[in-house]
Amino acid sequence: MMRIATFNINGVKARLPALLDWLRTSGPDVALLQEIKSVDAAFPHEAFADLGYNIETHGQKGFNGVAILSKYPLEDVVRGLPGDAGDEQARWIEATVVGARAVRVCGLYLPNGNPAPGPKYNYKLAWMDRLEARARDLLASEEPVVMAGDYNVIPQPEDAARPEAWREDALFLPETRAAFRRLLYLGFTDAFRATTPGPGHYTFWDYQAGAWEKNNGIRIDHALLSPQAADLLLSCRIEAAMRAGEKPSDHVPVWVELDA
DNA sequence: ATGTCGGCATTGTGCCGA
Repeated sequence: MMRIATFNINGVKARLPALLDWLRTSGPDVALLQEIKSVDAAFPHEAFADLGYNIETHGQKGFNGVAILSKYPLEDVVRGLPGDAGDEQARWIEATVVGARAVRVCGLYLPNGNPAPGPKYNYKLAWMDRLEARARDLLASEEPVVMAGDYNVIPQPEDAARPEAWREDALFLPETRAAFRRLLYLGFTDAFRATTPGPGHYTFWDYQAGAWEKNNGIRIDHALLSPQAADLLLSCRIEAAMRAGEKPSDHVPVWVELDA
């Protein structure tokens, strides 16, 4: 079994002790990390290598940044979402995890897009167009593909405690949700929704205004599976308890277990 | 609507992004 977790850690330096505890305790085979907020050279490789992880990063100074930690070898690494050579933002990394069965994993940090409308929202939508194009190419490989990360998309009203508060937000605007749905129409499966229906399941709670205490959350971290990966899906769960830990990220891990 | 946090430039504290 291959256990894959995606986790927006909101800064690798600020989160390092909590992150190492989490890796030691729950030991994912593959961890897709977002918002490492670190250049590659400053990423604490050794701390993760000591726990048995192979490491690939795609970072930038101050913002964004994604990484893959894997107990299995990583091959054919791609850094940066294809489709715009001029895009300076580090939001995409993919690699093949060579386990009992090879799985292509993609870690992504989709642009927030606020305020909308505006240039930031235009960038978000353009990025989602490029994501769709990449998703098509990955599907054509007919291999198990997991695209997981912080999508900054609330897919449905049931994915927010207070959907009315997000009505004009870039995470919930109709055009955003339509772009996310297009990934599903292509043939990708939302792993969490394949296993758990209903409201009340969130992956992000704002640091502000007591959002966690009020359970005022949203589900924006997702794992999308190609048909070949969906066939291997054993379980998907949200590790909400991480939000109550010491010095938490505002996001929590989402786990996917594959028969691979 | 915002009661917060992380990183940066900077050495006090304001700005940005989320």
